[in-house]
Amino acid sequence: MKTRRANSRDKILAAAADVAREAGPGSLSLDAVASRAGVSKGGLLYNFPTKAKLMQGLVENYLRAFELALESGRVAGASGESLLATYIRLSADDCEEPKPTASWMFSAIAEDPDFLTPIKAFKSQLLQRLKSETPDLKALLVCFLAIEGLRSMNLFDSDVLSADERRLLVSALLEIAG
Amino acid sequence: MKTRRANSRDKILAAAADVAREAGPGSLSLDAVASRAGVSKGGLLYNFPTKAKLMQGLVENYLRAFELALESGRVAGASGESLLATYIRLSADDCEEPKPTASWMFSAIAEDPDFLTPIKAFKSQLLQRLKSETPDLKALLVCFLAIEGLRSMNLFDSDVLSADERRLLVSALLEIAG
DNA sequence: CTTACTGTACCGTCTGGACGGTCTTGTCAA
DNA sequence: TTGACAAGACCGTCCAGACGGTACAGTAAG
Repeated sequence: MKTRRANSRDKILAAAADVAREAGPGSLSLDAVASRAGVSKGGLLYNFPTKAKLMQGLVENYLRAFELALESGRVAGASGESLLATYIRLSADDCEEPKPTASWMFSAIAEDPDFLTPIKAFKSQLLQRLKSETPDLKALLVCFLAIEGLRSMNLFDSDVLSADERRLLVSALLEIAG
Repeated sequence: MKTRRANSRDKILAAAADVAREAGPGSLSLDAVASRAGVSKGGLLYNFPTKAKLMQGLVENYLRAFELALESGRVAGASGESLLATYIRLSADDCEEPKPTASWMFSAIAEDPDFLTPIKAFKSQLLQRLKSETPDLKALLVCFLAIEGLRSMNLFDSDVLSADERRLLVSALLEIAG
């Protein structure tokens, strides 16, 4: 890409996610991120000229990672597996971890709700793709929304479901998805 | 309750929700809420001594309203309707409105993620109740999570689903719920 | 006299961001 | 090979503004 030395950008992005998760989304200040990343505030501002740019970087990073995971999940999955099934599997794995990985999203929303726009667009596009590949729209909607629910629970750190229940749900969804 | 004059408390709560929705969850300051509620800052601090108390009030208000709606929904619904079906209907109605009514939740999370605890507890309890009344656990989980997904979409102001699709989803869920 | 405020002035803290300086690395002419 | 210099990457400090919260004097209703 661009950076020649150690990649500060990624360190900063990771640090921001850590801070949001551990200190709470309201405590995601530039100072906190900089010190967590082992970088001075000046250095942080060099990589991300404004806080908004930092948030944007977080969002883009997130979307890119998800896209990549979806692609490589398609390859790794059983051949003939539908995209919907891959998506279900992948999301279930994501939600396996007890701690939410995307608390920073709340910080972004607080900063400016428009940061959600790319995420909405991504989801919209994904649903579109799924629709074109899935014959049963009803089943698709149910699965898609249920996964959305699972993701939101993970995001909110809601341990309402037990691990067993989560597994049961996923198997039920895969069954519905066909 | 306690208040004798015009109920400032409710006005303030409503104003806080409005500010969060219109100006963004990050702009929920005491000053903004006070001026929106047509109340002086002193008056606001009289009703809610700290910002945290305000958030708590918002959460409690929300939960109380939901509980009430669920109860009156049980009465209003077709006799013999299961609790799960009532919950689905109710949530679908909630999500009919295009604009999210609970943006303040993001402010609360930013303030302190622990404000979610009562909400988590409420949901946990609701699921427990549903489990004891629903024979098919699989179906219950699918429906519960799908509704959760629908709610989260509404919260995030995600118009990924069209109105038709939403209706189709709800009818599918009611079918699954039996 | 108490309750339920209003209105204003004020304080300490925190935060985003601007700014100027510094160290390192790559380039290129002599 | 070397020395000059430009650009890139980062440091550390400072500041204006916003925010939560306090204090207090006043007042209208019951």
